[in-house]
Parts: sequence; structure tokens; C-alpha cells
Amino acid sequence: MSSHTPIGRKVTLNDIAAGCSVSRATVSLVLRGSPLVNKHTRARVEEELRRQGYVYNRAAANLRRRTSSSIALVLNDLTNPFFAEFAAGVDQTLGEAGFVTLLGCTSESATREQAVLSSLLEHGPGGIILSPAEHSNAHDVLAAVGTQAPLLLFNRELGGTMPEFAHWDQLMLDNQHGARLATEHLIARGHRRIAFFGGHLDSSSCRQRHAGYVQAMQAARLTIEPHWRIECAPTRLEAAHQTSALFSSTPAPTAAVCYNDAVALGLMLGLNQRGLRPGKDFALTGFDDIAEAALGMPPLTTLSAAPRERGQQAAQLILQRLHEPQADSRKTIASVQLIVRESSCPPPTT
Amino acid sequence: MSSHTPIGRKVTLNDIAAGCSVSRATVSLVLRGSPLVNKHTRARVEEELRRQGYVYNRAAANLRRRTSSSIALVLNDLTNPFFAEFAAGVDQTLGEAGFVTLLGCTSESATREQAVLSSLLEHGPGGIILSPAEHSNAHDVLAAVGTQAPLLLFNRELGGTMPEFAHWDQLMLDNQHGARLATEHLIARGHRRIAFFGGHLDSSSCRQRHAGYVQAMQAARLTIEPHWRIECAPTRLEAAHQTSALFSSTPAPTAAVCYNDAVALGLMLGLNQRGLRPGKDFALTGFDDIAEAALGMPPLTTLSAAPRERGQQAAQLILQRLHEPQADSRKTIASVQLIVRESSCPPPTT
DNA sequence: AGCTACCTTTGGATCGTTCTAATTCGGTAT
DNA sequence: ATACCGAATTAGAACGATCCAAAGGTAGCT
Repeated sequence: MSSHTPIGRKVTLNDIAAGCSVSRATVSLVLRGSPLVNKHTRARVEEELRRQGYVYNRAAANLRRRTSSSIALVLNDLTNPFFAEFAAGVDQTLGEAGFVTLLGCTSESATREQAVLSSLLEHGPGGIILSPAEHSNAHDVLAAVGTQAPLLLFNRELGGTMPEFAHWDQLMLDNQHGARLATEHLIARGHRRIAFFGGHLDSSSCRQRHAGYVQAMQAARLTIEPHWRIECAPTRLEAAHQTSALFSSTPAPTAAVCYNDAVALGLMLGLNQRGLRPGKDFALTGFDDIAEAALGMPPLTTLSAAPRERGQQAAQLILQRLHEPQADSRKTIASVQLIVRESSCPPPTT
Repeated sequence: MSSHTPIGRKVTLNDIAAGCSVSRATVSLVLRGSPLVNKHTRARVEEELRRQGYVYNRAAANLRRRTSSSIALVLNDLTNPFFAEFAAGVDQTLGEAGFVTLLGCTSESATREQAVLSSLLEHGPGGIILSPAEHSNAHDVLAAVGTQAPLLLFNRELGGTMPEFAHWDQLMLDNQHGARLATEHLIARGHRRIAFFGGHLDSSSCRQRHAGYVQAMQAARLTIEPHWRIECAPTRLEAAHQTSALFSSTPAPTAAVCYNDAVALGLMLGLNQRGLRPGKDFALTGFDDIAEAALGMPPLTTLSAAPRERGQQAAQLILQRLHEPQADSRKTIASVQLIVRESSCPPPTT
């Protein structure tokens, strides 16, 4: 309770050097485990380090060496479990490599993204991992980041044209292949009339997933009715509302590939309201494998992007880039995995 | 695609100074908006700053001024939506104050906590917000942190005795009051036989919540059967398994105050398996208000700690502490709010 | 002794900023 | 002339580390 702890003046190399009468340079060598220093003096110095409770000042070292030991992680939505898990993965791998994570949240606002990016840049991160906000565009990002630090784009493409000389790396999910897997799975279960449900046309991920669906359908020589593509905002509520659109014509589809888990859960709600039992009378799949997917009624067949692993991968990619700054920029597409649960039943036998 | 972008050498004050033939000092004054500089030269300098694309090197400034512009945020589990939301709140408020968040995840390991803390300390944060790992203890934390930076404990108490001279601030949730509110609510709905379900005895939050439950029961002069306190790990699965313990004696309780939402959701599962409809035949409450709580079958009555607001509050507390390092350490207890949903029905009328 | 070689240690400059104590300069009072 | 003023600018030493070139010491060999 006492308020009388003088905040300890920080111990520096000079204090240690003075404390055991060697030079600053020697202490520095000891710290970095150089083989140059005599083991006798090393012991003395190490003892003194302990005694005075020295803590290394990485900022000073970074200044002198013109290096950095931090990576900025800028996320559009930390509240989303997918990104939280991703962040945990990033932080873990960075930590293992001796880097520290500078966090920044943009809350899906391109304006905040600008502010966050330039604020973080002042702290001189060695690189940046950015999951862009909804309407963020390449031009503004370039203006904020410049060539100060390499950038890795995650999860979303940037609006606008990619500037020629900014060689940014990318880590994206294999939306197309994922949707294809889901569709093929439904086909294998015996479905022939399969709809694509939810999402917005102008979102790149939705277009990609739809393309995967089309691919699978065509490969199986199944016809795609145009009114089987139903657009809606990727929320539970909207999806529930749009359920009826699925049954506006006969014969109605017996299954749907949904844009994501939220939409799929909404569709389940809508089906229940129509007296149809999802996973019994109608099959459906999601995308993302959010926590609720496994717990739904019924549990949802979906695609997992393994967000934690993606975080680790992102960290590795940016660290690699630090290691060879001049290498060609690369675009990595992470595969997604089909998680089969009960929602993807065979079609009713009637 | 070209690999030929030389990473731009960083522009410094010297470059700007040379570029418009003033001294480094003047440029520095301009940057910090000092009234000393003539507005004509200010304009010239600002033009040059833009022209060369200068970015401020806060690390260098911090070194010189012996200040810091970062706060370390060390969390036991970023994967938990509660902490993710908390982190978002912290980052937001810190950002607004011109600080940057250094993230560190410990994954509930006290060993990793040690490593993370000392790694983060080397980056010289101005303060630390720590939500301790499960078995973290005061002694080790003190050893890692020393007096380098003020510490704010969040959410959990540390094991071991609080060292006398380390005046650490605390921000805790009002577990006891929350559990009391939930219990009182069930009593008001007409329940008389109420159990306390889940959690571990050795966790401080569980003890506090149980105390609140006892308080409410005693205030209402209701008897508490000892076998109505059922211990289990705070996971869905464990909770489902322990459900039968509730009904091992007659008359069985008609309601349960659960340690947290995960446990409550597990209990719902267990009830369903016994043919009991939660929210109809048996009432229950949770704690935390995780996202799934609102979407459960039925929606779960629970206590919300408003994690985002707690994050903002934590950030404010640590910033205050930076402002007056010598003030007495304080312990803040954040109130929690009862969210009434359908799971807390009146007892069956039979 | 002188020369080389090796092992260890070190002074001083440096990274990019800020701070302190001048310094410059036109103008005004003495 | 001299002194003094205020406003604007600046040289140079910090901050805490690292790097470089050079120096001190010991040992072996002519």
C-alpha cells in the first residue's frame, strides 16, 4: 500500500561496466554471447548483471543497428474469433522468433486503418501484417506505409489497383477450392439440385466461393438454375429472411452451399420456421468453422481455415520477407479443410 | 512483380534539415508544433517533410526523452472471446492516447508468462496490463517485471503473497455481486431449491461467485444443501457429464447458478439428455455473456462484464498510473450486469 | 631484442531524436 | 557608440546500445 517505491532508475551498460571495471563494449559482448570475451571476465560481468537487475534496452540497440524486433499486426476486427485466433497464432510464432507484436485494430474503418498504420509505423516495425478494413484501398495503404516496411496482406484483397512498385506479399484462403469441396461432398451424398446461398456479389470472397461451387456442379454435369443463387448480407438474420427464396420454384433444391457459417445458421433457423428439419429434410454446408458450428442443431458441415495455423504462417511469411527483402513478392493461398458434420445429410428418399 | 524496389533508406531529421537549410533542432521544433519557430520557416520545413516522405522515429525520441509510448498487454488466452474483446478495448483507448499496444499471449502457461513478460520488458513499455495465467504467482511476476514498469492486474488474483513494495493496481470483476444478482433473480422468479454448479474450488473467481450465491440464499433464508455445490472443470463437456450429480437426491433443485456460460451451456446439454427442457423444466444462469449465450436454446440469462468497456477502463487506469507514478495503488472492482433471457424461467408449477 | 601472432579489451564515433545553453540579428533605449 | 531586448535559430551534448579500428598483453620464434 505504501506509495514510496521510487521507480528504479534504469540500469544501463555503463552501470554494469563501472560496477565491475570493464568497458561498456565488453559488457555488450558478454550480453550477446560473443566468444571473444575471456570466460573469467564473462563470469564477473554476468554476476554484476544479475546483481544490478539489468534489463536489455532493445530499442537502443535497434536504433544503433538499424534493425527492428517488432511486427505490426493490423486487424479489421479482433472481436471476431477467427481473427482473435489468427492473432494468437501470429503472436506465438513471432514470439518464438524473438519478435514482439504491435497490435492495431481498425474496426472495419478505412479511416482508422490509415491512422493506425501511420501511428504504428512511427514505432518502426520490421514488417506489417494487414487484414484490410472493408473499403480499404491500395492507394491509401501505400500512402501510409510507403516503403518503410514490407507488408503482408491477409484474407482480403485491397480495393483499387495494386501499385506496381509496392511488392506486397499476400496470404489468402482458398475460397474457391473450399466451396468446391463442399459442393462435391453434397453431390457425393446424392444431391442433384444444389443452391448457392448468401453473400454479396461485390465481395471477392463470395465470388471465389461461388466459382468453386459452379466448378463442382459443372464437373458433375449438373445444371445450375440461376434462381438458385440467392444473395443476402452475411448475417444470420438476413439469411433466415431469404430462406423462402429457395423454395419459390419447383422442383426446389435439396441442399445449399452457404457463403459462410453465419448464413448457414440463419438458413437453419429459416428452415425450422418452414417446418423443415436441417440435416434431415434439407442439407447445407457453411464456411469458416466458427465455434458455434460444431454446436448447432444439427452440427454444421463446414470449411475450416485453421486460423491459428494461418497466423503462424503469416508470421513465418513476414519473417522470411525480412530475411530476404529483395525476393520476388509471393502470393500464398492457404488450403481449407472440409469438416463433415451432420448438417450435410443425403437427400430425403421420398 | 518486380523485385527491384530498394527498401528506401529512412529519411531523418538531418535529411529534412539539409533539404531546406535549417538546423536539425528547428525541424524538431516544427515537428512538435513549438510556437518558437517563425511561421515562414515552419511552412518551408513542413513542405520538405511532405516532399521527402518523412516518418517520425518514436523509438529514437523515446530513448532521448526517457519516455515510452507503448503498453504491454499480456493475456492468458486471446482465443477466448472475452479477452479478445477486452484487448480490442485496450487497444482502442491506448491508440487514442497515442500509445501502441505490445501484445503477448501466455496460453495459460506460467512459464510462457515469464518469458513473454521479460521479452516485452526489453522493449521498454511504459506499463503492463496483465491477466495472469492459471498458476502464475506474485513472486515470479515480480522477478520478471521488477520495478521497470507499473503493472495492472486484470481479472485474476496472483497466487502467493503480494509483495509489500510492489504497488500493483488491480482491476477485477465483481464476481460476488454478480452471482448474488443471478441468485436473487432466480429466487424472485419463485425458485427455492437452487444449486451452484461448476467451477473449481481453488479458483478465486469461483470462490467469489459461490460467496455471492450463498449471500443471496441466506438473505432469503433459504437452506443450502451441501450436495448442491457441484464442482467441475469450466468446460462444456465436463459440465454435461456432471449433470446427473444435480439429481442424485430428492427433492432435486429446480434451478442452478452456473459458474460461467460454458458450464451453463454444458448443463443445458446434460439436461436435454435427461429429457429435461432447460428454460422450461429447469432454470439456469451463466456468467460472462459470451456470444453464444444469446443464441443458445434457450437464450441464456447471464452476467455481462462488458469486456470491451473493461479494456478501455484498464487502459485508462494504466495511463493514469503513468501520469502519477507515486500515487497509492488502487484496486478497482468493475460491476457486472444481469442480462435476463429465457433460460431463467419460473419453476414448473407441478 | 625484435618480430609476428593471437587473444582480449577498449575508446570513440554512431544511430535519430531532444534538450540546454548559446548565438544571431534587427531594433530600441541609453 | 554601447547595452540590452526579444524573437528565431542553432551547435553540441546527451539517451543506451553497437561497431570499428586500434591497443595491450602474452607467447613463441628467430
